[in-house]
Amino acid sequence: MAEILIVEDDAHINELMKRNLQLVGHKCTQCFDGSEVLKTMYEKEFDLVLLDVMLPGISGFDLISKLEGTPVIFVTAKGELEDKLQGLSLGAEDYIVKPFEMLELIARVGVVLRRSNKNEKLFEKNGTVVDLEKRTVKVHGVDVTLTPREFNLLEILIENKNVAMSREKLLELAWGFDYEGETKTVDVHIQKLRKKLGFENVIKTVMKLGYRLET
Amino acid sequence: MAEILIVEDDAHINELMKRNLQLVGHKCTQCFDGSEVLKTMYEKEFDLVLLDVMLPGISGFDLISKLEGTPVIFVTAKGELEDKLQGLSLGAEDYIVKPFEMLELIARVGVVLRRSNKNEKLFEKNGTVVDLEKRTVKVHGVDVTLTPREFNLLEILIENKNVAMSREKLLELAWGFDYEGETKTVDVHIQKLRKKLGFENVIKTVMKLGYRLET
DNA sequence: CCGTTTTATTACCATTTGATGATATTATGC
DNA sequence: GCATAATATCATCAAATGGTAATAAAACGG
Repeated sequence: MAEILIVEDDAHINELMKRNLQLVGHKCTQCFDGSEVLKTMYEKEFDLVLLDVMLPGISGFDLISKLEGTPVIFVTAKGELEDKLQGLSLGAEDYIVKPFEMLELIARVGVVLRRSNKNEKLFEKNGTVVDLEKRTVKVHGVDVTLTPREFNLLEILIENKNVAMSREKLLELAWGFDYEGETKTVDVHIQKLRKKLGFENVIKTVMKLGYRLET
Repeated sequence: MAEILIVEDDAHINELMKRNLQLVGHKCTQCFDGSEVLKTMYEKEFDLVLLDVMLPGISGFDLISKLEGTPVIFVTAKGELEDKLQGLSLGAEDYIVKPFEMLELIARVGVVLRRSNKNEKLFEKNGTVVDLEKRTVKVHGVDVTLTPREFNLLEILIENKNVAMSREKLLELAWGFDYEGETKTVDVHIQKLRKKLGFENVIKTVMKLGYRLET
């Protein structure tokens, strides 16, 4: 089903979670302190992280910001309202307080996984269909080839649809570097996307700033 | 921010939820029994439904299957494990047990909305809607284009709503720290905003000082 | 190593923009 | 009500901006 990383210093609870999640078909990897987490996640991609808050070395609250992209459920004994609020506002998908029923954990894990699977891998607009998983594009049923850069840029725009994105941000996210000074690189690629996808009125120019893809 | 439908037969709790959610900027519609729900949802689109389970007439568990597409959070006194499991497996995004803290409800609502990208930063006044993320403005439903400077200035005014801002301060914040120019420039741009947004009585002149945007 | 595709850069042009000065209007204190 | 100061409005023009096509450079594949 899914690749799940369990981060929990209590070996007994960690093992218990692992066994129960495996029973319903998930693959689990265990971490017993915070320092291993980043290395483990670098080696393997996970669909979900179950994260304890009070870990030896580093707090789960500090860790979450470095887990960019991967959904997190906090599983912790810290049941105070304030802790919950902090955890949820830091971007966690759920917050489960110990002690908890294994069945509820499994159910809540299921909700998060369901959500990220359902998270449309298709983007459709004006007869143009973008499949982010297959990395293909069809315009009125006809296959259109995008170059890697073009697709990267499109992907970033789709992930941030309806948000005005600065050229700097786009460079950073789609190219992967910070650029100092002027460049028209983004502009030119935007034009290519517009032309290829018929997105002249879908990718809007935001003067003095950048661009915005509208749904 | 988001359109939320509250389905809860206890008028007191319903009202309490509504008031708290409105405080953080959501728009709420209330239903007090199950029979109204479908009709209400037919008339209006919602970003989220808060659904009680034990309702007069119909169970929330039966209702959820007809709400296809709209995310649901169950809010109920039925705190048994079995109920939670049923609720979550029926497709709910979350399951909150009464009695609950309003702040936790708000946080969990935020998590669901964050997922569906409905956490827009909107400023609304007199039928003029400013979307700070999209960098767009609608006046009575009609798109209005602001120039970069105009939008910057508007953004600063919104961030400092109800505060009298001196021309110097506005120049510094909307034009840039080291901008050298006349304060009269601010005046001209304020006029343009007033005219374009119908904010003649929203952006007030503070004599001898500057301007103030009133909510 | 070479031809091809992809990506970055550059120069040019039409358009938008915004600062400013001139002028009209409104507000304020007496 | 008047004189004066403050603010609003308008027109203008230089500068900035984004679109475009052409060109240069780099990456890729065999």
